[in-house]
Amino acid sequence: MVTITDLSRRCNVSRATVSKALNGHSDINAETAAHIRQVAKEMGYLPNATARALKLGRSHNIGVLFVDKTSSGLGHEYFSRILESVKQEAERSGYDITFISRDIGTLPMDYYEHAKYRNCDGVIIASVDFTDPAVIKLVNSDIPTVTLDYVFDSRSAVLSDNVGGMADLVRYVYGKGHRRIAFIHGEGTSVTQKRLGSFYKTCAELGLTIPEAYVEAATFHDPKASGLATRRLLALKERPTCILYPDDFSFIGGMNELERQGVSIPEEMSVAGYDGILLSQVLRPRLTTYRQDAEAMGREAARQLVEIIERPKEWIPRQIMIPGRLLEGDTVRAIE
Amino acid sequence: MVTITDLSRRCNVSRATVSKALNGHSDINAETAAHIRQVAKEMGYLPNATARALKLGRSHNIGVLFVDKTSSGLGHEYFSRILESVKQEAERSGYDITFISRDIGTLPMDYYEHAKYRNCDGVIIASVDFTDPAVIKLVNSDIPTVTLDYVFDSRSAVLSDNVGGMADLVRYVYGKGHRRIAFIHGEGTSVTQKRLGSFYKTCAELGLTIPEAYVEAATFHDPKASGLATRRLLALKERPTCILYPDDFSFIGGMNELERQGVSIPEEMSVAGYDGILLSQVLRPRLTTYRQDAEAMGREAARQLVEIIERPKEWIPRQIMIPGRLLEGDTVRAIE
DNA sequence: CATGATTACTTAATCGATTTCGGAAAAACC
DNA sequence: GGTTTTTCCGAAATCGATTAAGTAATCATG
Repeated sequence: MVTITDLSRRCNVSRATVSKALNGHSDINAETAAHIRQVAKEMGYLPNATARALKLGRSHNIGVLFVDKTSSGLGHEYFSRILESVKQEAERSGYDITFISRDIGTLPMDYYEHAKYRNCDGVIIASVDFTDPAVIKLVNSDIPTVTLDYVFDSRSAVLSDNVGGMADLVRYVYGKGHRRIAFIHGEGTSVTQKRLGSFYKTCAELGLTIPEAYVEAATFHDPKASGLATRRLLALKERPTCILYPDDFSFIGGMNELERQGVSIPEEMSVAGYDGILLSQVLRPRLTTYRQDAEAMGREAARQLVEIIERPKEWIPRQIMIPGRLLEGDTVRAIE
Repeated sequence: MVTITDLSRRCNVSRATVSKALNGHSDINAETAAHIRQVAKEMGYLPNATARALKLGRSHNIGVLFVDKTSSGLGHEYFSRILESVKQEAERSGYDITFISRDIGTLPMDYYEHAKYRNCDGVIIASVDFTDPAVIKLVNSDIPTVTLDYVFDSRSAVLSDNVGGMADLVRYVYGKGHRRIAFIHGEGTSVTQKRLGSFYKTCAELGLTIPEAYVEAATFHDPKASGLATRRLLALKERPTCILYPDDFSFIGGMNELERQGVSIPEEMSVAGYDGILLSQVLRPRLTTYRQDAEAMGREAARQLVEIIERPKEWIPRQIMIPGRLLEGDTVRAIE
């Protein structure tokens, strides 16, 4: 590896001069600087990120915390899209991505310690149990953080517009003439609260009263659970005319159950999903769903974090809401 | 942050002694060492990975190169499973994961330079164009690498058993009585070559001659392409009785086309996929497919890499074949 | 011309660890 | 008792960068 010392010898200047020349300090003669940069290029010099990080206390490394319990993490297309987008935006600003987890090797560590150990300049947190003490410790530490789909006090967050998304879906379905709308909601996250609240609110605004039996719970991303919930809905004396699923993937379970009972989509039952994953758009009939803008979420999260890292003075915690958009498929029938 | 200097002051010993005590050197009195470790724990001391990396020339950081062009990277469940598994195994050995890419910030870099810049101890390469000069440069560099599903000379590789998998599928289908077997293969990767070769070979061994028209090409992970290929197959005078798809996700395209033409699965057409993604197991009928053991692949890749890094002397390049297993679904009908 | 300002560089300290070499004290040996 | 060996610890160099402070040399100014 060619180091700054090699360059300094080759150019007959001190290491300080080389460093300053490469970093564009003003107290270096233009010609000297040009020459040094030239030689640096010739010799294929690259600064050593480690040495730099040690000296500057800045690693230009962003940690990401994605917990992959039961494929709710990276296995989920939504999160892999976010991750990819975070990565791209971070790289544009000169940051690399490192995964943060517990227990690295034989050292028992929590998330905060891991991030410190790796000198992460900041951490993006998504898809975790936000009530986990280790997560809370990290969020309340000196390390800048940005959370996705969850808000902590005096911390920035990027949020998918779950309220708006749900409202859009309900209004769309209502607009198609549906009045008996069932909602199978996910479980155990704040996202659920948002969507459920929005569902009730929007229905109320539209003058709909939804029977309790029309609201079912099922685990996110679990077709089996959604299938069972669907079965319960189909067993009702007065069936809904439309079922909203917790997410596109779960819908597969509902699809199977409907097929099994010979209920055709959308003729006999309208359905809609949530997420807008690739699958939803290749199914026939194409699934009507609400596509979350994962790319924008990742991008904004990275931007916010870089902002906090690079301009800590001017920064104030911000919650950024990213709207998605309704993807109209062919699974919601118009009824008169 | 509590540093080694803080510890040394607190214990009234030199920094050298602290370092040695914590790293278990033998020239430190047992009691002294115990005391230092005790104090280290009390003060919440964690070694600074950056400083350590600088001094030792080892970052305990593994780079991963996943190129995400058109969702063939992380977006693909197969690769996200591999990544997760690589991560877990690497962490068990005390390594973190950093993504490698081109161009970090304003510095134009190729993969090799990026890996060097970040002091990666090694790189795991998957899902890229292995003919890319930048990839070849990296593989031929001083940085240890392990490739997935592709072999370079004198480098270790972890391979999914594409030959065996394809053979298993063909034999299974043959065993169910099928003789007119069509194969829609993916395009443009060495994986394709393997599977296609194995398809022909196995058919030959079974005494089958496959008409040229039964072998179609379609992009991986692209339901549309597979749908079109399916349409062409259905248009043949003598239709196949079974279609093998390039991967499970692509099969959706075939499924749609079959549905559209009123061809029922498996009564009128048997089908099988490849990969064994979650989706394949929640579809009804359940898709018969060959599940690649992505977890084992990631794990082995990480193990191999750590081996090269930590025992470069004893190491010899190895190709490790990871078998998958046939998942029997309900999409291949037995015919007499 | 003497003094102060500017320019263009260098010296040396620093970040937080690790490790070589050496040295003092204690223990072992003849 | 004197010598050798062992035990235990410290001083200082080192990894590759950055930067505050300092120093010549040149330039400008009254």
